[in-house]
Amino acid sequence: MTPARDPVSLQRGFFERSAHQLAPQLLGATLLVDGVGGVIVELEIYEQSDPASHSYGGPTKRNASMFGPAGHAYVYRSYGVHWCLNFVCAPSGEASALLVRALEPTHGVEKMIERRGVSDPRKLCSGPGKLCQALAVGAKHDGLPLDETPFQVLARARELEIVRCRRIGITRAREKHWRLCASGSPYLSRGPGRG
DNA sequence: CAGTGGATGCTCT
DNA sequence: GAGCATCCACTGT
Repeated sequence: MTPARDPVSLQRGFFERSAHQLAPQLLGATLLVDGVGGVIVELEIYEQSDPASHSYGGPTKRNASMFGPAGHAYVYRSYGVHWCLNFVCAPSGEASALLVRALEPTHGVEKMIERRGVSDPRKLCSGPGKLCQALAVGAKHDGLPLDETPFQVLARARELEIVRCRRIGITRAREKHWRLCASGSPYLSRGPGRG
């Protein structure tokens, strides 16, 4: 039995380990921005040796946050239209991160509906661009620590079955199964989580 | 349900 | 100037 307990806010030191170790621990955690957010149901690993990673070619102005300390946010603009949020998670210098790809909305759903302009809960945070719009994440969040306002990351409250899937939406190293999904969740970014 | 293409702007070569 | 860690509308079954 899992007794009910108060949620534990994860401090930035929690993120000081490899992305591969951290990803299974963060799936099922709750991400809040100004009190709005939900349970993380999909994550993608990007490490520096990965040709698909922004950090692959070394530090640049855009990816500076990825080379900064763990436990901070890396936010970038995608296709000139959307924002995407990462958790910087390896020790400084290794430049790996976890892309938050989908949430199950639990906190501030009305606010998300207002920002997204749709009411179907499955369409609020089912993609990296969508969840940033729902949580109002943008350029000003790049480089901010994840254990301070407006961010809050609450530890997973119970165990969760994890499915590893083929990555999607990228052109290089697509074959790596570095996309972690909460098994059977209806809030994933694409399909039922198979790949 | 699967596949396609346009929008849109910033980063890096 | 090319390419992009996306989303949505639209097409054809």
